[in-house]
Amino acid sequence: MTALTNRTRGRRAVTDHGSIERAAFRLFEAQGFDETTMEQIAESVGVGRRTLFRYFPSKNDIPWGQFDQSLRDFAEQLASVPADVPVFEAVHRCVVAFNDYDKEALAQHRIRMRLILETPTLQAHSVLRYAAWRGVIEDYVARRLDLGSESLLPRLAGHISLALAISSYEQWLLKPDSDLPGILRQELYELRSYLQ
Amino acid sequence: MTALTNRTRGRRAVTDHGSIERAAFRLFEAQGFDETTMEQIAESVGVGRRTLFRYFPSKNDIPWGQFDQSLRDFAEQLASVPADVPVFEAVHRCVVAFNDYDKEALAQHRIRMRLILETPTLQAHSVLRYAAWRGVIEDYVARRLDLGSESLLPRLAGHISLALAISSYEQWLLKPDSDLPGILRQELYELRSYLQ
DNA sequence: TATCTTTTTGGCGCTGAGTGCCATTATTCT
DNA sequence: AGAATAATGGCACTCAGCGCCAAAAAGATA
Repeated sequence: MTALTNRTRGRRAVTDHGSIERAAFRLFEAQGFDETTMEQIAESVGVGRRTLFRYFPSKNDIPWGQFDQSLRDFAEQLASVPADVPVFEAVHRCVVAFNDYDKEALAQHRIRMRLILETPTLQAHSVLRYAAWRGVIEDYVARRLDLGSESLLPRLAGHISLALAISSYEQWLLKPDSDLPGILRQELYELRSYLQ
Repeated sequence: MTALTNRTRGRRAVTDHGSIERAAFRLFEAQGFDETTMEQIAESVGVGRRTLFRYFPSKNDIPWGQFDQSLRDFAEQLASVPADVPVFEAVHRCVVAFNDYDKEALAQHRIRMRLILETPTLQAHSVLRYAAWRGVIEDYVARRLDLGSESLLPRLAGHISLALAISSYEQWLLKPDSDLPGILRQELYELRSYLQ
């Protein structure tokens, strides 16, 4: 399905992240995450168990797929916001854009996020991914406001954006036809009135 | 150190949660959390490895000690706030009270929270504990505002309080002599101005 | 005192994630 | 053809966690 082109030396890779991800998701949906072993995924991909661990550092990382790449895009998006947009507004705008998927991608995204947010093992592991995401926001806020790394506000901004995002995702997963960017905006509105 | 009184039938317990916790913390501080095995803790307590798992469901649960009890207290505190106090104010007040320790307890609390917040393995596991804590807030907010379980606001309130709390803990751990309740209040103030 | 009942203990053996080591295999370069 | 390079995957290991069960230790009863 995916081209395994490799124009350098050495043996060609037998698989790729995408193939592993697809095979794994098939098993996760059929049997559940905890009930699926790396052995089974390896067999399904047609590869050794040992090889799987060269593509993904852990079983918990498989559902996150290409998140690192998305993070780089997120950081770029932030960097490109005009300096006259208020900091909070800039962050919010990019968070909304970060979670705006087109229709086909949306179905897959829903499956992915349901798995991540409804499997306790993955909920736990996700903190480490969330930390990286918060880090992007912290860096941006600190840069924009010219604050040091021990400052309170950038970290707070990261935590608050994450709280809004997760809360929105929970809501989105509850309602099959709801619109994620819309929920994000609504949550922000609710937060403002909740705090008076 | 702790009385192992047991006035019912059967064999007396050889240990208790407190003893295990103390032995474990000694090892965690000396060697680090990930480098300490359940085998070593068992040996240090003078008990079989299998027995440890009867007192704590997992190694990750040891640093959390008596958290379940604290949660019950937290819920009671919330329930006892007069109904004329605004919901958000009530939550905030109880969160501050929940994190107000006296001087001796504070030193131990600092060690505990440093371990939990600075060990990636524990950061991850903690989500499950945080979820229970958020649940208490969700229930309270939903009850006060007479909202159903699918409502947006109670969940959002839980996430936001957690974000404020964790952000405050991070700040508290950075400054050796800072005052946790004070930081919590300051974070709230900052949040309000950040959102305009 | 001897036996019964209840409760905790802890040993044994298993599964499954994750890791270090290294020989094997596939591929390009000279 | 042979050297260099890179991916594979088998092997053996550590450790968390769990089900099972026999042994130990205590009070209760006769």
